Amino acid sequence: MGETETRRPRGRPREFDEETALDQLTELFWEQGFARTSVADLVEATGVHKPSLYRTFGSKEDVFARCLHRYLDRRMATMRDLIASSGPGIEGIEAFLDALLDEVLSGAASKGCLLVASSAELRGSTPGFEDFGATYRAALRERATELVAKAGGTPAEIEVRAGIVVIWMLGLDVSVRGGAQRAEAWAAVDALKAVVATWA
Amino acid sequence: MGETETRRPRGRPREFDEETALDQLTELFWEQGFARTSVADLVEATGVHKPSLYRTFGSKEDVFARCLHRYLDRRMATMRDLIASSGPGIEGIEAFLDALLDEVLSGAASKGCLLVASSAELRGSTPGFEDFGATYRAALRERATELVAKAGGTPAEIEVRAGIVVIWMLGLDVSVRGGAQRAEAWAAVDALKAVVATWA
DNA sequence: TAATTTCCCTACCGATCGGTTCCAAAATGT
DNA sequence: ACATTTTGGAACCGATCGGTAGGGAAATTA
Repeated sequence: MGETETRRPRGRPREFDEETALDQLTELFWEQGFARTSVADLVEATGVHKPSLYRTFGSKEDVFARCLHRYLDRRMATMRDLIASSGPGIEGIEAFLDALLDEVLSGAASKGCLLVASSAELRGSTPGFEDFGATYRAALRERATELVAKAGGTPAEIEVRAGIVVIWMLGLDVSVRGGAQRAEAWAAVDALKAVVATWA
Repeated sequence: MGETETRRPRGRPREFDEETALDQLTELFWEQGFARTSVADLVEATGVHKPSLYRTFGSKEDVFARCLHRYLDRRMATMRDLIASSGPGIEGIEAFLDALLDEVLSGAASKGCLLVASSAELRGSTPGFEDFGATYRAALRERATELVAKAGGTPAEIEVRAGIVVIWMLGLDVSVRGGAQRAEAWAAVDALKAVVATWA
């Protein structure tokens, strides 16, 4: 390993932590969406004043894009871990679904998936955002394929089963984002489990 | 039947058609979302000037709410017709899915479902919008229940199957909204058909 | 200590936001 | 013809939008 501690830069060090600020910015965009969130909101949430924000992250759209990519990477990593740590076979799939819903519903007010919430807003938006929905769905499909492979089956079966899981995940996120409570969300899990049971 | 032709009001008649304007307003909100659409956009799209808009429809949020309810009513009516006109049994369900996707993909740029696109934006929004997501999902569940009943089964089976169809519809709309092309959308239909086949 | 670099932060920019005021024009009933 | 009613349309309102300038404070190297 090289230097874990990067050399301190020349001038006055900044008073805020970049990662912490990104967490707060992501939270805010997640809660309110891009258009409804003003730069003044970003300043209030982070305590970082406007010129510092612009110097560090660029424009409001740049901040948003960065939050989105960061969230995507983290969420995919989380799902990968969840899939790996759930057991094999149908039971492993069911365990993953339980864990996933737990994660989606975590926090006081569950906001669904940031990407799903944003993809509705990103139609024909700024360059750099057009592919975002497709990127997200492709990543989701990779995870879904890993997941359904636990149940075995032919490659063709795995592909079509991954398809239903992807759509299901997107639908679940919309439901939760749209205000679905625990009971409704769990019913959705049960509905998919009924499908999964036919893969034995 | 009473008078089909309402008596002409006292003053100067308006130069725009209210229903036509609502169509154009809905289209605009559908395309851009609520927050990204300015009142100036509404004026430009309809040709109706601001004071006339406000006098006729009230505030921007009032216009949006009206568009949403109108869209919901119409979409549910369309789905009801589609379900009724598709045949009985599993084949009827499959025929409906084909017809539904045709409708969702119709038009040059498919925008998914307006309600799905909006529900992401409506979190904690103005009073009158909080229940909208739940209202929509409930209406969708009624349609889904009618649909899956075609395959028979116990009440418990019908309920859980309707659940998977609702989630699937929401997920499909998100996909299409997020830029999914015809092939990806049809793959989603095939994925659900594979599930429906197990209901025989 | 002196020179330099970077940061924090107030104040400000033009543009646009949602919404209103006001008046002439156009239709009505009497 | 006349008074009444409601329209269309431009001009205007304060507030807020995203983004920037410039000056003082704090840390660096020399």
